[in-house]
Amino acid sequence: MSTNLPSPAPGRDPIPAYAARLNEPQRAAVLATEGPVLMLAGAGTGKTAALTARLAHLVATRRAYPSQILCVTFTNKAAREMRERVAHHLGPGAEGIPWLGTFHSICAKMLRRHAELVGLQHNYTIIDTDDQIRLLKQLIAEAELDEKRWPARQLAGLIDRWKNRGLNPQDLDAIENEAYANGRGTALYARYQERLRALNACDFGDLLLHMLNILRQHNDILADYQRRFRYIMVDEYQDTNAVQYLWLRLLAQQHKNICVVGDDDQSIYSWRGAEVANILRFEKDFPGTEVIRLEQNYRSTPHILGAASGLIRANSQRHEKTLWTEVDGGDKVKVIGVWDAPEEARRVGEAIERLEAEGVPLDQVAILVRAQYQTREFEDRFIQIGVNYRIIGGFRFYERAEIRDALAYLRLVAQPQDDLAFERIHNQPKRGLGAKALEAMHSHARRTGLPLAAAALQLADSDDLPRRAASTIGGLMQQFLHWREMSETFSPADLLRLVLEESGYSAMLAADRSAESAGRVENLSELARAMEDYDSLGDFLEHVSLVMDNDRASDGERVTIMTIHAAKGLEFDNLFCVGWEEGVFPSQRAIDEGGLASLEEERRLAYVAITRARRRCTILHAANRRIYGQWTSSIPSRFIEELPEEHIEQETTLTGGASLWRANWSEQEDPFAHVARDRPDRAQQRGPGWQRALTSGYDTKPARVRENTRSAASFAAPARSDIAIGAMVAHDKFGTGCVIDQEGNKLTILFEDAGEKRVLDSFVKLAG
DNA sequence: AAGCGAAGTACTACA
DNA sequence: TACTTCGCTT
Repeated sequence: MSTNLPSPAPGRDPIPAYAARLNEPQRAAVLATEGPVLMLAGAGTGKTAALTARLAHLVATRRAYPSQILCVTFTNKAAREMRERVAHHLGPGAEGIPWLGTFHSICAKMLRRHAELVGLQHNYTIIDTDDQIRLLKQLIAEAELDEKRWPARQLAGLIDRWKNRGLNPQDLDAIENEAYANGRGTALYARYQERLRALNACDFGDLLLHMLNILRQHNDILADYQRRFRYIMVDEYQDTNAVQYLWLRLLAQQHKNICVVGDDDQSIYSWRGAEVANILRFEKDFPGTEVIRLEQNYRSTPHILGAASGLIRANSQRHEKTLWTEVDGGDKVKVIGVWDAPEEARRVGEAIERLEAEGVPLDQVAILVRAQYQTREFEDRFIQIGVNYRIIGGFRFYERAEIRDALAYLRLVAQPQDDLAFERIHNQPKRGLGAKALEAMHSHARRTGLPLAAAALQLADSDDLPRRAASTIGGLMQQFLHWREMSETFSPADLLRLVLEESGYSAMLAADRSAESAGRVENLSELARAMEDYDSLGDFLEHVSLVMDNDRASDGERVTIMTIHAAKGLEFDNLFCVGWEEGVFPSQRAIDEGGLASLEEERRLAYVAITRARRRCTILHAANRRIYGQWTSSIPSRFIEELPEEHIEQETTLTGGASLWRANWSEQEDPFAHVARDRPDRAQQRGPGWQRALTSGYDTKPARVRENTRSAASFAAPARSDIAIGAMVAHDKFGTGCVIDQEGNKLTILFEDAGEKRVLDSFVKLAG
């Protein structure tokens, strides 16, 4: 494609190359450069094309220098894609866009300049969730709280949420304060921030919150950035949280040239702080907003689009959009009911083998699951039948233990105050510095106010430690001094190799004969390779914590298995949506807690799932599934019922042929009433939600469906022969009670003290 | 100091 | 079921 700047064409407005293939609304979005713009872009409507063309347009028409444009995305992948496409539009000579990136990487860059204003040094460390938890555990212990009762994870979650909402410790009200350990949340949050400052570190949430605080408190700095950013663009605006919103709003106040793009129907991250309200009220925040709707879909066939649109129509709170397509033809969305999860995997496997035989490349096939645990069934099956697959998600490269160990060494070289790094590697590889030695270093550090490493150095020269430990510590600290010296001249990659060698880490892996150790060695050399691109250790460390993602280029043709969340923004010719059952999708949590709002978010998730499909979409549901080792029987997802009849084609392998499920349901006024509503007689019942749904389902489901669930019960572990209805039994927690019902190995027991419970028979013994 | 057994717990995930 | 984490033992 030509990359010319717009050339003056007599008579008509010239259409530059980057806008040539856009439709009307897309072009309008490109040309609407001045003032606030809200781009409502439905699934598959080419919003990235519009956004990148707009960016290219701003630069090509010299409305702004690249350095005067702020362009924010949520993921590195999106940022990378945008950067590449803009470069393509503008040609090889053009400079990059320096302020194009994720919220976090842009804030990290800003914060390096202003770190001292929040009590940090410019070379601060960015800690990840793992470090965060370890630090909080220490603080919880320090506060003499029982970590069992008040888990660090919970506090970490709260602090994250506070930061997402832009709340500093002093901003918390009494109600927030009550949320953890009977009113000790605020103090712990404050203490955590204090510790981070002492470590010269911040967590992900801080990157944004610190910058927001700085912009709020320093008018000169704010004015500077406001002046600089003549144009602001934000991708996936429906996913912004409160801090991001406040930060953007501040920066946009000078020029008010802010263009946000999003789709409220694809808002699926409220649980991590995203506020759909941001996109719903944008027009109020920025009066005079031009609203542009992208509704022409270039991705899917009419049936797929029709099924998805019909489904999302069941939601109440949304910007109405009508997606349409010029494409016609294509198959209906296929809905298949099967007996159990293994059969589901078998069916999908067979379908994929057929596609393969037709010559469909496997990278155009994907399986979308609601939760990670569902991937296993497919993995097992695909190994068995020899289908190439890859699972997205799970562990990331830099979350692996050996990578984190290596990084901890490097962090400590770069930043001697990094106690968390020190704790991680002080005895890794084993050098005989155990809990006792660490405790001694800790207490000395506390006494003197020094970082751990510095305290360790002092202790090594004192008589407060056993001679052996002291000399080990002394030697280790000596090594760090040496490495720090070497870091001046060595490249980061060479430094890593040196450290791994001299610390004994490599030797430790070499001595390890376990199956994983070879992979670990390989991962570390890959880390070193990745470091070759950097000439400063600091740059690399920031990159690794902020930018390194694990979607490596797919090596060869493979079926992709992933969660729906991970699939957002992607598209596939052939799509399998599996596990569409009540309790799985929508998830039991969404049914039990969070009410209508979380159910609507699940529905948006279903919408996102279907709209990933280009040509063919198959939805499956199983009558029986093992979840956490328990056989569970389930009914098809309500979302299946909500798909418009004319766009789907049903099939079931269960007795009775077609539409067994559907026929049964149509007879009921509200087939989900028993699941969705909290019935008073069950309100007291404890235990996992799915079990509750199952129990209450028994007496309300139509006869034929009930038969299936009955068989499912007998499918479960065999019942104990020594227990019958009426038997008196004893349970460790609930005391003694009388068995009033028995289904397979599940007993319903009326306990003398605890009331009615459902328990597995393996947990009780006959009462003597 | 390290290994083992028991117990608790589990969705989704971006930096 | 399967994994992690903790605490106790040796």
